[in-house]
This record gives sequence, structure tokens and C-alpha cells, in this order.
Amino acid sequence: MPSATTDRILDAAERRARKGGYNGFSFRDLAEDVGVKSASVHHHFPTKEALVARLAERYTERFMEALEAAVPKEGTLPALRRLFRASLEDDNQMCLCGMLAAESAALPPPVVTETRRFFERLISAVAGPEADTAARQKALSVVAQLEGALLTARVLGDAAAFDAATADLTA
Amino acid sequence: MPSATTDRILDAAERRARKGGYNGFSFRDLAEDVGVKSASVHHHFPTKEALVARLAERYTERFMEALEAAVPKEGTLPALRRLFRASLEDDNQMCLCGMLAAESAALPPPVVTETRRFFERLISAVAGPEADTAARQKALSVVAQLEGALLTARVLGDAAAFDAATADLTA
DNA sequence: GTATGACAACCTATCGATAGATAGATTCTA
DNA sequence: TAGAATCTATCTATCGATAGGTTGTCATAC
Repeated sequence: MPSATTDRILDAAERRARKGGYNGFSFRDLAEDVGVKSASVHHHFPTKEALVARLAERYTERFMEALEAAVPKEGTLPALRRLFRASLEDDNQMCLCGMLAAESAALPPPVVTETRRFFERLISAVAGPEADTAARQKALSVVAQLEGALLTARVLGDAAAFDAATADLTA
Repeated sequence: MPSATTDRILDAAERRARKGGYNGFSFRDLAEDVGVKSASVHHHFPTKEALVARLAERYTERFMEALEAAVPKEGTLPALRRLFRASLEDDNQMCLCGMLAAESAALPPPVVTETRRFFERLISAVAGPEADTAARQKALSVVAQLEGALLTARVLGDAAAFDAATADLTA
């Protein structure tokens, strides 16, 4: 079973990475957040790339799980809108993988791999099981709109901008 | 008149910031790119926040200029699509202000101000001079889609994903 | 013409802070 | 008592930034 400290390190890393990106936090930041020394963080995650790769993996697992749970009741697009908007409501955070995607050209390969996996899984989920060309195109468009709306509302400091930018995602 | 070195510093900073974000480059990186010492970069830009704020300002000027020049011939949406896609074609770069927007929660206020200005100007330009509520909503949606498509295509390593994600932006 | 002063540009050298990472000792717990 | 977890202490590299000296250029005074 995963230690409680491991989870708390990931929690702290997720919060910080969604605020400032991969280079926006340090092992010492995480250590302070959790209440240990930085050497202890290295005990749980030997390198930063291993930590963030695992972080992206956990984020993907949780996001897809939440999406799959919500879709039957809400429908795909409303569920997506709600899940993305929750980031904004929780301290104006970005989608972790949206942030990492923006920085992907400067990230370690294992992190890029996990980030790409998030997008691939999300796009597949939105496109649905049939996955013809038109469905995939629509899915790409929807994911782009959601990620971009988050980014835009965030810099404008205006959560209503997210709603406006995604107002057409209702089907 | 602005010195050639000042421009070359901004050129180097733009390329690096669009790859790795605000924390993804150093004064020494820029100095090496330009062929001077890092103290000389500080001579032109006293602090990093001053440098990146000016960089975002220059980016906005250039982008809006290019947009205004292209709209009469191409129409707003095709022009936007082409300009954003050019980022992707040029070494898989992000939109500078899209990158900074993602990181905005961890950036110095002057940088955030300039970044926000880019989005405000872009949204106003897309909404057009009338700017009723519906036009503004549509503009927000378009900008979000373009920024998100760039981010998505970038991490997927697939420029065609940008085209697919923005295929409906033709009016 | 040439000397002189002023200023911008660039340099060497270095500061204190912090980065990611490691070695090895200690403490806690099953 | 074995192993996981945490610690102290430290390493090397790099960060943004600064002090103060050198070089180059150009305008003006002679």
C-alpha cells in the first residue's frame, strides 16, 4: 500500500505544478508543504522526472475515473465542462496535463509520455467507441476548447469567461 | 532606435520562453544564444520580469499587426488559424502568451498584465467593433479553441491535430 | 584634423540563494 | 531485528543580480 507521505508529496506537487508548471516548484517546496526534509522527498521519488511522471499518471487515472463515473448521469460534454471548471474553482488551477502539455518541449521524455497519454485517453473517451474520423475531429475540437478556455479564464481572472468560451458544449 | 543586441536578446528569449516557459530559460542561456555575457543581458533588461514583460508586449504588437494585415484578405477566422498554425510549423512552438497564461498564477504581476492585455486585445479583435454579448462569447470560444489546439497538437506531436481541432473555424 | 569628454555597451568577477541530488547516520515500526 | 522512513550534512551546478572596470563610438572644443 502506498505510504501516506507519498500521497501527500504528490498532493503538494500537484497543487504546485498546476500553479507554476514543472520548473515552478522544488523538492524543498514539497518538503516544506508536507513537513519533512527534502532528502525524504527523494527517498519516495528519486528524481523530479520520476515524481512528475507518476503525478501525471495519477492525475490521468483520477480524471478518467471521474469522467467515466459522471458521463452516464450528465452526458459527456456537461461532465467535461464541470470537471474542467472545477479546476478553476479550486484556487484557479490549470489542468495538470494542460500545463505540462504547454511545457512539453522542455520536459523529460517520461513526463511527456504520461502527458500525451492523458490527451490520448481523453480524446478517445470523448470520441466514443466508434471513433470514425468525424468523431475524432470533434473530440479534438472539444478537448482543445476546454483546455484553452481554462487557460484563458485563468489569465483573465474571470471564471465566467470559461463558461462563455464553452457555452456551446452542451450536446 | 533600439539596439540590435536588445532585439536579439528578445528574439532568443521568445524562442526559449515559447519552448519552456518563464522558468525554462536563464540570463546565461540568452547570453550564450546572443554571444555576450549574462551581465550584458542585465544591462539591456535589469530584471527577468522586465525582460519578459517587454517580450510579451512586443509579441502582442507583432501578432495584432499581423492579424490586422491579414484579416481583410483572408477573413478573421482563417487568418487566426494560419497565424496560430505558424507557431506549430516553426519548431513546434507555443503561442508566447498562451504559455505565459498557463503559468500566470506564478508569474510577476507586470508579466501577467501584459499577458492579459494580449488576450483582451485578441478577443476584442475577434469579437469585432460591435461587441455584443453573443459576439464576445463567440470570440472567447474561438480564442480558447485556438490556444487549446496549439497545446494539444504540440504534446501529441501531430500538427494535423491542430487542423482537426480547428476545422470548424472557417466563417 | 585631432584631442577630450560623455555615454552606452560589454566585460570580469563575484554575491547570496537555491536547485536537484547523494552519503550515511538515526529513528520508527512490524 | 530487519527494513522502511526520516534525518543531518553536504555536494556541485546554476540561478538572478550586482559592483566596478574596459572598450568603443560620437559629439564638440580646440
